[in-house]
Amino acid sequence: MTGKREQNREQNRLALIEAVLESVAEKGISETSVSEIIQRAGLSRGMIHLHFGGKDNLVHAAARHSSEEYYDGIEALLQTAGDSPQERVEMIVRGDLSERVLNRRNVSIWYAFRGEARNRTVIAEYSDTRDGRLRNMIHNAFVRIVREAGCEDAAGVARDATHGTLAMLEGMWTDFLLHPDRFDREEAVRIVFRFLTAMFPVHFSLAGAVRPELAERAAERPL
Amino acid sequence: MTGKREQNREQNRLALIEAVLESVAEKGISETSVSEIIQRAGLSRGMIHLHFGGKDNLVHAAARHSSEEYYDGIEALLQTAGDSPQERVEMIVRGDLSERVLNRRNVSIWYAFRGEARNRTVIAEYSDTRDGRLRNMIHNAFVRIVREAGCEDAAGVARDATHGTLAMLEGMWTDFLLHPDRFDREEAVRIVFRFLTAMFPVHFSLAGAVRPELAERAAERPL
DNA sequence: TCAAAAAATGGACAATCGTCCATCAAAATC
DNA sequence: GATTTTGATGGACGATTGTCCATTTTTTGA
Repeated sequence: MTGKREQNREQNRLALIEAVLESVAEKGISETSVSEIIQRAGLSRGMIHLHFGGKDNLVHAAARHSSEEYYDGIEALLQTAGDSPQERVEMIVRGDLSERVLNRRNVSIWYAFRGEARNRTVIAEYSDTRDGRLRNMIHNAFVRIVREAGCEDAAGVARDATHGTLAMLEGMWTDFLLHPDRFDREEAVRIVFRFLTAMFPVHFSLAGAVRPELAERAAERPL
Repeated sequence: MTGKREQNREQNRLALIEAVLESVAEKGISETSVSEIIQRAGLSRGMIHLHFGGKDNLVHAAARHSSEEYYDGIEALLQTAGDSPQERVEMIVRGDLSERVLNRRNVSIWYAFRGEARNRTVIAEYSDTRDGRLRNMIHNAFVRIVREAGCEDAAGVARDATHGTLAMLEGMWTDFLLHPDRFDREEAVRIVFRFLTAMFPVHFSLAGAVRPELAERAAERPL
């Protein structure tokens, strides 16, 4: 059994990480100082050095944590989707644009870290959607679609579809970052579907962009 | 006539702005200190306060400058394009993905400022591609295409096409940010064209994605 | 119950931050 | 050429940064 000791330790570790994310979301990276962090976490100054060996490592851990939260959210959502590749792609798109994933807090955090990604390779690892699990999920689905469609240059089409879908989703996030007020989720979903319909007219349709039962499930908080 | 006085003044102002952009591109925003800036500019410490009244204002001016450089680049390119809306859209896409505009320096700067946009409204103004001139340029072109095509819900289609194209381009920039080495411009252009072809099969074709004469012009440095 | 071990505290510390001003240099005006 | 005007200099300044450790508090194991 985990003793009270280890239990508390882990709890404080997490409190520090959460404090960083909170501060980054609210004040930005440049104003996220050690004083700011420990104040939010309600812990003492030395904790950062004790648990992470320095502020930088703590920030990296926070970036990693945030990234994992994102992927976990998408993956959880994906498990509620059916087996057909179309449905899986639709679920990912809806999930990525749902309020649970795409919200002010997450967008602030994500872009704050991105801004540092160029100069901090450790952070870059965690703000990547291409190498990551997401890319594989989508790619696998497209490969299956392409296979049963039997079109020529199947591999190329699947790759382009993956790349294009991810690019569009990225763009929608940027939209949200700059205009959280006037952002329209329905419109965003519809436009991504326009791309999908173009690539695979047989498998996707614009009507799918308003399929109510999928939209509902994507909006729920799975766990 | 501008005296030697004013001439020198303006020159130093610009040197400071360039120094900021250089430092932001190379070291990131968090490591862009006053000492760093004045060292790169080769000027004295007091200059920042003298010309801009503080570091924050200087950084804002630099963000504005960078943004204007971007738009000027695109607009210059656009003037070499023909009058047809198709050609104008193609030119914008190619321009936005050309080496002149999409390179390591610009991407670093752009995303560094984006990371601060959420918490610094002044910066947000200059890192927006939706309100900006670019959006209008593309939208106007699509409106013309839609008009001659005479499809139903013309306004909606034009809006979606604009939104989608911009989102895709944003996504491609993110791609470049995270993987400048393996980024493939040709592939990026091709994928955007897949979207355009889907929206307007009559006006665009994938063959356009490899039209050599436009690609050449987009690659040139127009002044 | 009492050492031993581990975790948490909070202040000392040097380094760095951005601001600002007394001083200096040079161009503009007479 | 003398005087005024204005841009440029660079160091002083207090505030804040992140690191680290001597000390205290708490849990663990005998």
